[in-house]
Amino acid sequence: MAIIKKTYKDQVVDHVYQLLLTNELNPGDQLKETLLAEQMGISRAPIREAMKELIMNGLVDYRPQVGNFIPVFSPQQIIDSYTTRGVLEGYAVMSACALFSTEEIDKLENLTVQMESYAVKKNHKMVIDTGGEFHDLLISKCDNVQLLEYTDRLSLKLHILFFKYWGKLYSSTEIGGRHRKIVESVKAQDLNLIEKVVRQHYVETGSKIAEIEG
Amino acid sequence: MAIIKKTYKDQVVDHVYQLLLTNELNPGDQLKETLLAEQMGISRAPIREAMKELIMNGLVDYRPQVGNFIPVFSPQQIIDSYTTRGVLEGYAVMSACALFSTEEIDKLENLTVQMESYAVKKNHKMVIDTGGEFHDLLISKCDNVQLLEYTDRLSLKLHILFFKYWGKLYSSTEIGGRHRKIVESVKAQDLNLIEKVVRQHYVETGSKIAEIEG
DNA sequence: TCGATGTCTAATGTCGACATTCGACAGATG
DNA sequence: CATCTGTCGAATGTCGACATTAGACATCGA
Repeated sequence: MAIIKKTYKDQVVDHVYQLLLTNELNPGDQLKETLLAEQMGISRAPIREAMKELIMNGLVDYRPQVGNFIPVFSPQQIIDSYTTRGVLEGYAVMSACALFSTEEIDKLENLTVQMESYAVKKNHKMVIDTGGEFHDLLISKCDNVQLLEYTDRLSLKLHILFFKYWGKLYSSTEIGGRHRKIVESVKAQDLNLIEKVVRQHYVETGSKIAEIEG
Repeated sequence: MAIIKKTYKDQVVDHVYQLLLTNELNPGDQLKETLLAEQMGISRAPIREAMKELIMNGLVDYRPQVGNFIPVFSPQQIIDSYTTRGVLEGYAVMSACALFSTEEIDKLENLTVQMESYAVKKNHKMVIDTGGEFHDLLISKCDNVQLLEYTDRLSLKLHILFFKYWGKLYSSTEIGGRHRKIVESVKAQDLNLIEKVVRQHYVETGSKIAEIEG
């Protein structure tokens, strides 16, 4: 039973994700309901439904009576978004750091090594995937539904809108070093340090991307 | 020029706010589009638009193909929501605490005194309003748009969904003491302390409400 | 008896058409 | 020349009707 029925709305959302990830949509572009509806052979109703979801996840800017636009971020706003992710993830990791098993810590260390290795080989896709796995595991012990909701949304937003820059982000030593610092702080169960290094990780990531984008 | 034209959608949103604040809607209730449309004399389209906005702000739970419901929170979820607010506000205040003028610090202290005074008189409405002003001023120096967006949304959600409990929350000494601690930490420019006391304030608030509700 | 299956209903999902509004541009006005 | 105003087009906002589906209930069979 692999067939998952999707509503038109969901298909539209996926469609826009693809358009963003393949750079067919750029910051400032307007998503015209009529046009999208024509292109997908459906009516405007599900397009509008999809827009609301995209807006909710921060992937689309809405201007009443005018339309929906791919957001344009200033360098500072990029930094702000990553900073916010860091604040949320920092707390998530810190608040549940006692719950990691030794196997999971090992896993985190292995992922770090893999990431470095992929970075050396310039296999950016795998760097990103491994990084995703790392951060997912890192926050997996947190059970604050509200906080995770925001973390996930922000994660999706940053992933989709800035995916194109991630390849240029790190040298292999930087990416390894940063993640190693996080693992070390968790191993040490140093609450203050955990929040500090996680935040730092995201602020630096955001700054780098803001630099590239600006 | 005080007349602000509102779209039907906005009127629906306001209508639901009112229903929630006046306890005409309770956790678990379904918001049926057809019924709301009839009651307001409009079609389902703007009702659906309004639902999306309410969902985005966390005031309504959406179940695909089933409907929209007033959320039911477990005590733990209530605590989680307040905790998250504390994490966000704690960072907001901490990151911009150097920007407060002495006049603004004075204002914060005055608001604390007023709050205490209203609490003594059991004037709950004014306690809440003054408290709102206090926290608004507290985060006003933060310019992280992304973080403030989440803070505001969460604020609205907690305000509207748990408004009914706020009256029972504090004794006058508690409410004064808690807010005084925050002001003191800001005056001292003690970054770690600021985050700690702000978080503590919200965790305790959330716990109290969870206790009442549970 | 109890679980699987069929049917029904009330709610959401989608449609195409019409109403309304924002923003651009041309022309009037000082 | 700058600014104000009116018109116009293209986009969103709203409508009423129809399509589809989740969940409740009745039915059937081991």
